[in-house]
Amino acid sequence: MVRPAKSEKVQSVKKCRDAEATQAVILTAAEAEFAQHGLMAARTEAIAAKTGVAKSMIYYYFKDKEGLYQAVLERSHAELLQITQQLDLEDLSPEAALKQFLVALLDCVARNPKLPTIMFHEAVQNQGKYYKRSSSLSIDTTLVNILERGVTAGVFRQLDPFVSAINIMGSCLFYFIGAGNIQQHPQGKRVLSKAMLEKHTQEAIAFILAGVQQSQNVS
Amino acid sequence: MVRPAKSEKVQSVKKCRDAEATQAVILTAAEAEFAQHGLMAARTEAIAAKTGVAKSMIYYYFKDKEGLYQAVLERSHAELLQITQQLDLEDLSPEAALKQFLVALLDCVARNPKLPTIMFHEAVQNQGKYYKRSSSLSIDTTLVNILERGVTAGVFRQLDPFVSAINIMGSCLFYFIGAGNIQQHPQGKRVLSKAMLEKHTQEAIAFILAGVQQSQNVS
DNA sequence: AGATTAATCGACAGACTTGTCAGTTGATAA
DNA sequence: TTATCAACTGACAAGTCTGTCGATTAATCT
Repeated sequence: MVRPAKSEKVQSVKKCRDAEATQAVILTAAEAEFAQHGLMAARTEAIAAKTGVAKSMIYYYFKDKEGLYQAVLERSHAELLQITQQLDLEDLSPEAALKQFLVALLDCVARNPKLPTIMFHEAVQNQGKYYKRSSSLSIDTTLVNILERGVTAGVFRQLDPFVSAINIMGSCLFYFIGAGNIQQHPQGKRVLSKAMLEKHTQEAIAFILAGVQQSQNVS
Repeated sequence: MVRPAKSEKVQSVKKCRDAEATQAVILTAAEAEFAQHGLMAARTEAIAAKTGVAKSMIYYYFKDKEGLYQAVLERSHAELLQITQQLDLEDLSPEAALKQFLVALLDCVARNPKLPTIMFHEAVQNQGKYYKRSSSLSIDTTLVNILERGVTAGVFRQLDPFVSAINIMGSCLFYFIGAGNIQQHPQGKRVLSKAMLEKHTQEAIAFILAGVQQSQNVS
Protein backbone atom coordinates (compact mmCIF):
# COMPACT_ATOMS: atom_id res chain seq x y z
CA MET A 1 0.00 0.00 0.00
CA VAL A 2 3.02 2.29 -0.26
CA ARG A 3 2.31 4.90 -2.82
CA PRO A 4 4.97 4.92 -5.52
CA ALA A 5 6.67 8.26 -5.74
CA LYS A 6 4.91 9.53 -8.77
CA SER A 7 7.57 12.17 -9.42
CA GLU A 8 11.12 12.62 -8.26
CA LYS A 9 10.72 15.98 -6.62
CA VAL A 10 9.43 15.69 -3.10
CA GLN A 11 7.03 18.51 -2.74
CA SER A 12 6.65 19.57 0.85
CA VAL A 13 4.18 22.31 -0.03
CA LYS A 14 0.97 21.72 1.83
CA LYS A 15 -1.47 20.26 -0.62
CA CYS A 16 -5.17 20.96 -0.49
CA ARG A 17 -6.16 17.55 -1.77
CA ASP A 18 -3.89 15.04 -0.17
CA ALA A 19 -5.27 11.55 -0.07
CA GLU A 20 -2.91 10.29 2.60
CA ALA A 21 -3.37 13.31 4.80
CA THR A 22 -7.14 12.97 4.57
CA GLN A 23 -6.99 9.30 5.45
CA ALA A 24 -4.77 10.15 8.39
CA VAL A 25 -7.10 12.76 9.84
CA ILE A 26 -10.02 10.41 9.39
CA LEU A 27 -8.11 7.65 11.17
CA THR A 28 -7.22 9.94 14.04
CA ALA A 29 -10.74 11.20 14.46
CA ALA A 30 -12.07 7.67 14.17
CA GLU A 31 -9.63 6.45 16.79
CA ALA A 32 -11.01 8.95 19.27
CA GLU A 33 -14.61 8.15 18.42
CA PHE A 34 -14.12 4.38 18.55
CA ALA A 35 -12.14 4.63 21.77
CA GLN A 36 -14.98 6.44 23.45
CA HIS A 37 -17.93 4.59 21.97
CA GLY A 38 -16.82 1.33 20.40
CA LEU A 39 -17.79 0.10 16.99
CA MET A 40 -21.57 0.10 17.17
CA ALA A 41 -22.14 3.32 19.05
CA ALA A 42 -19.58 5.28 17.04
CA ARG A 43 -21.20 7.66 14.60
CA THR A 44 -19.66 8.15 11.19
CA GLU A 45 -21.21 11.59 11.15
CA ALA A 46 -19.41 12.46 14.37
CA ILE A 47 -16.13 11.26 12.92
CA ALA A 48 -16.66 13.31 9.79
CA ALA A 49 -17.55 16.35 11.85
CA LYS A 50 -14.24 16.10 13.72
CA THR A 51 -12.26 15.90 10.49
CA GLY A 52 -13.84 18.69 8.54
CA VAL A 53 -14.13 16.53 5.43
CA ALA A 54 -17.36 15.14 4.13
CA LYS A 55 -18.75 11.97 5.58
CA SER A 56 -18.59 10.26 2.21
CA MET A 57 -14.81 10.37 2.38
CA ILE A 58 -14.97 7.65 5.01
CA TYR A 59 -16.67 5.35 2.57
CA TYR A 60 -14.44 6.46 -0.27
CA TYR A 61 -11.29 5.43 1.57
CA PHE A 62 -12.42 2.73 3.97
CA LYS A 63 -15.46 1.16 2.30
CA ASP A 64 -17.67 1.22 5.39
CA LYS A 65 -17.68 1.78 9.12
CA GLU A 66 -16.34 -1.66 9.75
CA GLY A 67 -13.48 -1.11 7.34
CA LEU A 68 -12.59 2.08 9.11
CA TYR A 69 -12.76 0.29 12.42
CA GLN A 70 -10.36 -2.38 11.28
CA ALA A 71 -7.98 0.22 9.94
CA VAL A 72 -8.02 1.98 13.29
CA LEU A 73 -7.45 -1.29 15.08
CA GLU A 74 -4.51 -2.17 12.91
CA ARG A 75 -2.90 1.23 13.13
CA SER A 76 -3.22 1.49 16.88
CA HIS A 77 -1.95 -2.02 17.48
CA ALA A 78 0.94 -1.80 15.06
CA GLU A 79 3.42 -0.30 17.49
CA LEU A 80 2.54 -2.57 20.38
CA LEU A 81 2.74 -5.58 18.14
CA GLN A 82 6.09 -4.59 16.76
CA ILE A 83 7.59 -3.72 20.13
CA THR A 84 6.55 -6.92 21.82
CA GLN A 85 7.72 -9.04 18.93
CA GLN A 86 11.17 -7.56 18.79
CA LEU A 87 11.56 -8.05 22.50
CA ASP A 88 14.11 -10.76 23.15
CA LEU A 89 13.71 -11.87 26.72
CA GLU A 90 14.80 -15.48 26.57
CA ASP A 91 18.29 -14.80 27.82
CA LEU A 92 17.32 -12.52 30.67
CA SER A 93 16.57 -13.52 34.22
CA PRO A 94 12.83 -13.62 34.98
CA GLU A 95 13.04 -10.40 36.99
CA ALA A 96 14.98 -8.59 34.29
CA ALA A 97 12.68 -9.95 31.59
CA LEU A 98 9.61 -8.86 33.49
CA LYS A 99 11.01 -5.40 34.02
CA GLN A 100 11.99 -5.12 30.38
CA PHE A 101 8.57 -6.26 29.30
CA LEU A 102 6.82 -3.76 31.56
CA VAL A 103 8.99 -0.89 30.43
CA ALA A 104 8.22 -1.65 26.79
CA LEU A 105 4.52 -2.10 27.40
CA LEU A 106 4.09 0.97 29.57
CA ASP A 107 6.15 3.11 27.26
CA CYS A 108 4.02 2.02 24.35
CA VAL A 109 0.66 2.66 25.96
CA ALA A 110 1.87 5.97 27.37
CA ARG A 111 2.38 7.07 23.79
CA ASN A 112 -0.95 5.55 22.71
CA PRO A 113 -3.20 6.19 25.67
CA LYS A 114 -6.33 5.35 23.69
CA LEU A 115 -5.09 1.85 22.93
CA PRO A 116 -6.23 0.17 26.16
CA THR A 117 -9.70 1.59 25.79
CA ILE A 118 -9.93 0.43 22.21
CA MET A 119 -8.73 -3.02 23.24
CA PHE A 120 -11.32 -3.07 25.97
CA HIS A 121 -14.16 -2.21 23.67
CA GLU A 122 -13.03 -4.75 21.15
CA ALA A 123 -12.81 -7.43 23.81
CA VAL A 124 -16.11 -6.68 25.52
CA GLN A 125 -18.35 -5.69 22.65
CA ASN A 126 -17.06 -7.66 19.74
CA GLN A 127 -15.46 -10.45 21.74
CA GLY A 128 -12.23 -10.03 19.88
CA LYS A 129 -13.81 -10.76 16.52
CA TYR A 130 -11.46 -8.34 14.79
CA TYR A 131 -8.38 -9.79 16.38
CA LYS A 132 -7.20 -12.60 14.19
CA ARG A 133 -5.25 -13.65 17.23
CA SER A 134 -2.57 -11.10 16.83
CA SER A 135 -1.49 -8.64 19.44
CA SER A 136 -3.19 -8.98 22.77
CA LEU A 137 -2.92 -12.73 22.77
CA SER A 138 0.75 -12.89 21.98
CA ILE A 139 1.43 -10.17 24.50
CA ASP A 140 -0.39 -12.11 27.16
CA THR A 141 1.40 -15.36 26.48
CA THR A 142 4.72 -13.55 26.58
CA LEU A 143 3.92 -12.40 30.08
CA VAL A 144 2.64 -15.79 31.15
CA ASN A 145 5.92 -17.33 29.99
CA ILE A 146 7.99 -14.90 32.00
CA LEU A 147 5.96 -15.60 35.10
CA GLU A 148 6.22 -19.34 34.62
CA ARG A 149 9.97 -19.11 34.34
CA GLY A 150 10.17 -17.01 37.48
CA VAL A 151 8.04 -19.39 39.50
CA THR A 152 9.98 -22.41 38.32
CA ALA A 153 13.25 -20.68 39.12
CA GLY A 154 11.94 -19.83 42.56
CA VAL A 155 12.58 -16.10 42.19
CA PHE A 156 8.87 -15.34 42.08
CA ARG A 157 6.42 -16.52 44.68
CA GLN A 158 4.03 -19.39 43.99
CA LEU A 159 1.65 -17.39 41.84
CA ASP A 160 -0.66 -18.62 39.14
CA PRO A 161 0.95 -17.36 35.92
CA PHE A 162 -2.29 -17.15 33.98
CA VAL A 163 -4.33 -15.22 36.53
CA SER A 164 -1.37 -13.10 37.57
CA ALA A 165 -0.67 -12.11 33.98
CA ILE A 166 -4.18 -10.74 33.72
CA ASN A 167 -3.88 -8.92 37.02
CA ILE A 168 -0.58 -7.41 35.98
CA MET A 169 -2.03 -6.22 32.71
CA GLY A 170 -4.81 -4.69 34.74
CA SER A 171 -2.33 -2.73 36.80
CA CYS A 172 -0.75 -1.38 33.64
CA LEU A 173 -3.83 -0.63 31.56
CA PHE A 174 -6.64 0.23 33.94
CA TYR A 175 -5.21 3.67 34.50
CA PHE A 176 -5.79 4.56 30.86
CA ILE A 177 -9.21 3.06 30.63
CA GLY A 178 -10.49 5.17 33.45
CA ALA A 179 -8.42 8.17 32.48
CA GLY A 180 -11.18 10.05 30.73
CA ASN A 181 -13.33 9.77 33.80
CA ILE A 182 -10.90 10.48 36.56
CA GLN A 183 -10.98 14.13 37.46
CA GLN A 184 -9.37 14.10 40.85
CA HIS A 185 -5.66 14.32 40.28
CA PRO A 186 -3.41 14.34 43.33
CA GLN A 187 -2.02 17.84 43.02
CA GLY A 188 -4.09 19.03 40.12
CA LYS A 189 -2.05 17.23 37.51
CA ARG A 190 -3.94 15.95 34.50
CA VAL A 191 -3.99 12.18 34.33
CA LEU A 192 -2.52 12.03 30.85
CA SER A 193 0.10 14.73 31.38
CA LYS A 194 3.66 13.73 30.74
CA ALA A 195 4.51 13.92 34.43
CA MET A 196 1.63 11.71 35.45
CA LEU A 197 2.27 9.16 32.71
CA GLU A 198 5.82 8.84 33.92
CA LYS A 199 4.66 8.54 37.49
CA HIS A 200 2.23 5.83 36.54
CA THR A 201 4.96 3.92 34.72
CA GLN A 202 7.22 4.05 37.76
CA GLU A 203 4.45 3.13 40.13
CA ALA A 204 3.21 0.24 38.04
CA ILE A 205 6.67 -1.25 37.65
CA ALA A 206 7.47 -0.94 41.33
CA PHE A 207 4.10 -2.33 42.29
CA ILE A 208 4.28 -5.31 39.96
CA LEU A 209 7.88 -6.23 40.71
CA ALA A 210 7.11 -6.15 44.41
CA GLY A 211 3.89 -8.06 43.80
CA VAL A 212 5.46 -11.09 42.18
CA GLN A 213 8.22 -11.52 44.72
CA GLN A 214 8.05 -13.50 47.91
CA SER A 215 6.40 -11.40 50.56
CA GLN A 216 8.74 -11.00 53.49
CA ASN A 217 6.26 -11.49 56.30
CA VAL A 218 3.45 -13.87 55.60
CA SER A 219 0.95 -12.99 58.28
CA MET B 1 -40.42 0.92 46.86
CA VAL B 2 -41.43 -2.12 48.92
CA ARG B 3 -44.75 -3.31 47.73
CA PRO B 4 -47.28 -3.34 50.60
CA ALA B 5 -48.69 -6.80 51.07
CA LYS B 6 -51.97 -6.34 49.33
CA SER B 7 -53.46 -9.31 51.16
CA GLU B 8 -52.42 -11.33 54.15
CA LYS B 9 -51.99 -14.62 52.40
CA VAL B 10 -48.63 -14.87 50.77
CA GLN B 11 -49.30 -16.58 47.50
CA SER B 12 -46.28 -18.39 46.25
CA VAL B 13 -48.14 -19.68 43.24
CA LYS B 14 -46.34 -18.64 40.11
CA LYS B 15 -48.28 -15.79 38.60
CA CYS B 16 -48.49 -15.26 34.88
CA ARG B 17 -48.72 -11.48 35.12
CA ASP B 18 -46.35 -10.41 37.82
CA ALA B 19 -45.21 -6.82 37.54
CA GLU B 20 -42.19 -7.23 39.79
CA ALA B 21 -41.10 -10.43 38.13
CA THR B 22 -41.36 -8.82 34.72
CA GLN B 23 -39.34 -5.83 35.83
CA ALA B 24 -36.76 -8.17 37.27
CA VAL B 25 -36.31 -10.16 34.08
CA ILE B 26 -36.09 -6.95 32.08
CA LEU B 27 -33.45 -5.61 34.45
CA THR B 28 -31.44 -8.80 34.23
CA ALA B 29 -31.58 -8.91 30.45
CA ALA B 30 -30.76 -5.22 30.28
CA GLU B 31 -27.81 -5.69 32.59
CA ALA B 32 -26.32 -8.21 30.19
CA GLU B 33 -27.00 -6.06 27.16
CA PHE B 34 -25.66 -2.86 28.73
CA ALA B 35 -22.62 -4.69 30.06
CA GLN B 36 -21.73 -5.87 26.61
CA HIS B 37 -22.63 -2.80 24.59
CA GLY B 38 -23.02 0.21 26.83
CA LEU B 39 -25.91 2.63 26.76
CA MET B 40 -25.86 3.83 23.16
CA ALA B 41 -25.15 0.55 21.40
CA ALA B 42 -27.57 -1.44 23.50
CA ARG B 43 -30.72 -2.35 21.61
CA THR B 44 -34.05 -2.30 23.40
CA GLU B 45 -35.24 -4.88 20.93
CA ALA B 46 -32.38 -7.17 21.91
CA ILE B 47 -33.25 -6.75 25.57
CA ALA B 48 -36.89 -7.50 24.89
CA ALA B 49 -35.95 -10.56 22.87
CA LYS B 50 -33.98 -11.96 25.80
CA THR B 51 -36.89 -11.50 28.18
CA GLY B 52 -39.69 -12.94 26.14
CA VAL B 53 -41.96 -10.01 26.95
CA ALA B 54 -42.88 -7.31 24.48
CA LYS B 55 -40.51 -4.42 23.92
CA SER B 56 -43.14 -1.94 25.03
CA MET B 57 -42.87 -3.31 28.56
CA ILE B 58 -39.53 -1.58 28.86
CA TYR B 59 -41.18 1.75 28.26
CA TYR B 60 -44.13 0.83 30.41
CA TYR B 61 -41.97 0.21 33.46
CA PHE B 62 -38.86 2.31 32.86
CA LYS B 63 -40.05 5.22 30.68
CA ASP B 64 -37.22 4.97 28.14
CA LYS B 65 -33.88 3.37 27.46
CA GLU B 66 -32.11 5.86 29.68
CA GLY B 67 -34.48 5.13 32.54
CA LEU B 68 -33.79 1.43 32.19
CA TYR B 69 -30.09 2.14 32.10
CA GLN B 70 -30.22 4.10 35.34
CA ALA B 71 -32.24 1.36 36.97
CA VAL B 72 -29.63 -1.18 35.94
CA LEU B 73 -26.86 1.04 37.22
CA GLU B 74 -28.53 1.50 40.56
CA ARG B 75 -29.36 -2.15 41.02
CA SER B 76 -25.90 -3.38 40.09
CA HIS B 77 -24.15 -0.82 42.28
CA ALA B 78 -26.38 -1.25 45.28
CA GLU B 79 -24.47 -4.10 46.84
CA LEU B 80 -21.03 -2.64 46.27
CA LEU B 81 -22.17 0.67 47.67
CA GLN B 82 -23.66 -0.92 50.74
CA ILE B 83 -20.71 -3.18 51.41
CA THR B 84 -18.10 -0.47 51.15
CA GLN B 85 -20.09 1.90 53.28
CA GLN B 86 -20.57 -0.51 56.13
CA LEU B 87 -16.89 -1.30 56.11
CA ASP B 88 -15.29 0.08 59.24
CA LEU B 89 -11.56 0.16 58.69
CA GLU B 90 -10.50 3.09 60.85
CA ASP B 91 -9.42 0.97 63.77
CA LEU B 92 -7.51 -1.60 61.77
CA SER B 93 -3.86 -1.51 60.81
CA PRO B 94 -3.24 -0.45 57.24
CA GLU B 95 -2.40 -3.98 56.17
CA ALA B 96 -5.45 -5.43 57.85
CA ALA B 97 -7.63 -2.65 56.47
CA LEU B 98 -6.33 -3.21 52.95
CA LYS B 99 -6.90 -6.93 53.19
CA GLN B 100 -10.38 -6.40 54.56
CA PHE B 101 -11.17 -3.95 51.81
CA LEU B 102 -9.92 -6.29 49.10
CA VAL B 103 -11.85 -9.25 50.48
CA ALA B 104 -15.05 -7.22 50.47
CA LEU B 105 -14.46 -5.78 47.02
CA LEU B 106 -13.45 -9.04 45.38
CA ASP B 107 -16.25 -10.94 47.04
CA CYS B 108 -18.71 -8.40 45.75
CA VAL B 109 -17.52 -8.36 42.15
CA ALA B 110 -17.23 -12.14 42.11
CA ARG B 111 -20.96 -12.22 42.80
CA ASN B 112 -21.60 -9.46 40.23
CA PRO B 113 -19.10 -10.18 37.50
CA LYS B 114 -20.83 -7.81 35.08
CA LEU B 115 -20.35 -4.85 37.39
CA PRO B 116 -16.81 -3.94 36.37
CA THR B 117 -17.74 -3.96 32.71
CA ILE B 118 -20.75 -1.78 33.34
CA MET B 119 -18.61 0.61 35.36
CA PHE B 120 -16.10 0.69 32.56
CA HIS B 121 -18.67 1.54 29.94
CA GLU B 122 -20.19 4.19 32.10
CA ALA B 123 -16.81 5.75 32.73
CA VAL B 124 -15.57 5.64 29.15
CA GLN B 125 -18.68 6.34 27.14
CA ASN B 126 -20.74 8.56 29.35
CA GLN B 127 -17.90 9.92 31.42
CA GLY B 128 -19.68 9.04 34.61
CA LYS B 129 -22.69 11.20 33.81
CA TYR B 130 -24.99 8.78 35.54
CA TYR B 131 -22.91 8.60 38.66
CA LYS B 132 -23.97 11.40 40.93
CA ARG B 133 -20.67 10.74 42.64
CA SER B 134 -21.83 7.72 44.47
CA SER B 135 -20.14 4.39 44.43
CA SER B 136 -16.94 4.28 42.47
CA LEU B 137 -15.67 7.55 43.84
CA SER B 138 -16.24 6.71 47.46
CA ILE B 139 -14.71 3.31 46.91
CA ASP B 140 -11.63 4.85 45.39
CA THR B 141 -11.12 7.38 48.14
CA THR B 142 -11.50 4.64 50.73
CA LEU B 143 -8.62 2.82 49.15
CA VAL B 144 -6.53 5.98 48.81
CA ASN B 145 -7.01 6.63 52.50
CA ILE B 146 -5.84 3.17 53.45
CA LEU B 147 -2.75 3.54 51.31
CA GLU B 148 -1.97 6.97 52.74
CA ARG B 149 -2.17 5.61 56.24
CA GLY B 150 0.12 2.73 55.37
CA VAL B 151 2.72 4.96 53.79
CA THR B 152 2.67 7.39 56.68
CA ALA B 153 2.97 4.55 59.15
CA GLY B 154 5.90 3.16 57.17
CA VAL B 155 4.36 -0.27 56.72
CA PHE B 156 3.86 0.29 53.00
CA ARG B 157 6.61 1.39 50.66
CA GLN B 158 6.81 4.93 49.35
CA LEU B 159 4.04 4.57 46.80
CA ASP B 160 1.78 7.23 45.37
CA PRO B 161 -1.57 6.52 46.99
CA PHE B 162 -3.59 7.97 44.13
CA VAL B 163 -1.91 6.15 41.27
CA SER B 164 -1.51 2.96 43.29
CA ALA B 165 -5.18 2.92 44.15
CA ILE B 166 -6.03 2.92 40.47
CA ASN B 167 -3.51 0.19 39.76
CA ILE B 168 -4.85 -1.92 42.57
CA MET B 169 -8.38 -1.53 41.32
CA GLY B 170 -7.06 -2.59 37.94
CA SER B 171 -5.68 -5.79 39.41
CA CYS B 172 -9.03 -6.56 40.96
CA LEU B 173 -11.36 -5.62 38.11
CA PHE B 174 -9.50 -6.19 34.87
CA TYR B 175 -10.05 -9.92 35.11
CA PHE B 176 -13.81 -9.42 34.84
CA ILE B 177 -13.65 -6.90 32.06
CA GLY B 178 -11.74 -9.21 29.82
CA ALA B 179 -13.56 -12.31 31.05
CA GLY B 180 -15.93 -12.57 28.12
CA ASN B 181 -13.02 -12.52 25.74
CA ILE B 182 -10.58 -14.80 27.45
CA GLN B 183 -10.98 -18.30 26.17
CA GLN B 184 -7.74 -19.86 27.23
CA HIS B 185 -8.17 -21.07 30.78
CA PRO B 186 -5.19 -22.68 32.48
CA GLN B 187 -6.54 -26.21 32.76
CA GLY B 188 -9.75 -25.75 30.88
CA LYS B 189 -11.56 -24.02 33.70
CA ARG B 190 -14.03 -21.33 32.71
CA VAL B 191 -12.96 -17.89 33.79
CA LEU B 192 -16.13 -17.19 35.72
CA SER B 193 -16.42 -20.61 37.30
CA LYS B 194 -16.54 -20.70 41.07
CA ALA B 195 -13.10 -22.24 41.27
CA MET B 196 -11.52 -19.60 39.05
CA LEU B 197 -13.24 -16.73 40.82
CA GLU B 198 -11.85 -17.97 44.10
CA LYS B 199 -8.43 -18.39 42.57
CA HIS B 200 -8.55 -14.87 41.21
CA THR B 201 -9.51 -13.51 44.61
CA GLN B 202 -6.61 -15.28 46.27
CA GLU B 203 -4.17 -14.26 43.59
CA ALA B 204 -5.25 -10.63 43.59
CA ILE B 205 -5.00 -10.31 47.35
CA ALA B 206 -1.59 -11.95 47.51
CA PHE B 207 -0.35 -9.86 44.60
CA ILE B 208 -1.58 -6.57 45.98
CA LEU B 209 -0.44 -7.15 49.54
CA ALA B 210 3.01 -8.05 48.27
CA GLY B 211 2.95 -5.11 45.89
CA VAL B 212 2.45 -2.44 48.49
CA GLN B 213 5.09 -3.71 50.86
CA GLN B 214 8.75 -2.84 50.83
CA SER B 215 10.46 -4.97 48.25
CA GLN B 216 13.23 -6.95 49.91
CA ASN B 217 15.91 -6.50 47.30
CA VAL B 218 15.92 -3.19 45.50
CA SER B 219 18.06 -3.90 42.48
C1' DA C 1 -4.31 25.43 -22.61
C1' DG C 2 -7.11 21.46 -22.66
C1' DA C 3 -7.93 16.82 -21.28
C1' DT C 4 -7.88 13.41 -17.80
C1' DT C 5 -8.19 11.64 -13.40
C1' DA C 6 -8.24 11.61 -8.40
C1' DA C 7 -10.29 13.88 -4.45
C1' DT C 8 -14.23 15.94 -2.55
C1' DC C 9 -18.89 17.35 -1.57
C1' DG C 10 -24.06 17.54 -0.56
C1' DA C 11 -28.22 15.50 -1.02
C1' DC C 12 -30.82 11.52 -0.50
C1' DA C 13 -32.63 6.50 -0.39
C1' DG C 14 -33.05 2.74 2.48
C1' DA C 15 -32.57 0.47 6.66
C1' DC C 16 -32.75 0.37 11.47
C1' DT C 17 -34.40 2.11 16.28
C1' DT C 18 -36.88 4.22 19.54
C1' DG C 19 -40.94 5.20 21.68
C1' DT C 20 -46.27 5.40 21.30
C1' DC C 21 -50.95 3.83 21.16
C1' DA C 22 -55.15 1.53 20.74
C1' DG C 23 -56.64 -2.63 21.88
C1' DT C 24 -56.45 -7.44 24.33
C1' DT C 25 -56.05 -10.54 28.19
C1' DG C 26 -55.76 -12.22 32.76
C1' DA C 27 -56.31 -11.34 37.80
C1' DT C 28 -59.02 -9.38 41.51
C1' DA C 29 -62.95 -7.75 43.90
C1' DA C 30 -67.73 -6.75 44.43
C1' DT D 1 -70.60 -13.69 37.37
C1' DT D 2 -69.34 -9.56 35.94
C1' DA D 3 -66.84 -5.21 36.23
C1' DT D 4 -62.62 -3.13 36.66
C1' DC D 5 -57.95 -2.40 36.28
C1' DA D 6 -53.27 -3.56 35.78
C1' DA D 7 -50.31 -6.20 32.74
C1' DC D 8 -49.35 -6.95 28.29
C1' DT D 9 -49.11 -7.02 23.04
C1' DG D 10 -48.25 -5.93 18.01
C1' DA D 11 -48.31 -2.62 14.72
C1' DC D 12 -46.62 1.70 13.48
C1' DA D 13 -45.05 6.80 13.38
C1' DA D 14 -41.16 9.50 13.68
C1' DG D 15 -36.60 10.03 13.91
C1' DT D 16 -31.72 8.56 13.28
C1' DC D 17 -27.87 6.48 10.82
C1' DT D 18 -25.47 4.28 7.14
C1' DG D 19 -23.96 4.08 2.73
C1' DT D 20 -24.57 5.68 -2.37
C1' DC D 21 -24.51 8.65 -6.34
C1' DG D 22 -24.11 12.30 -9.48
C1' DA D 23 -21.97 16.55 -9.72
C1' DT D 24 -17.87 19.51 -8.77
C1' DT D 25 -13.21 20.95 -8.13
C1' DA D 26 -8.17 20.67 -7.87
C1' DA D 27 -4.01 18.50 -9.50
C1' DT D 28 -1.42 16.28 -13.24
C1' DC D 29 -0.20 15.10 -17.92
C1' DT D 30 0.31 16.12 -22.81
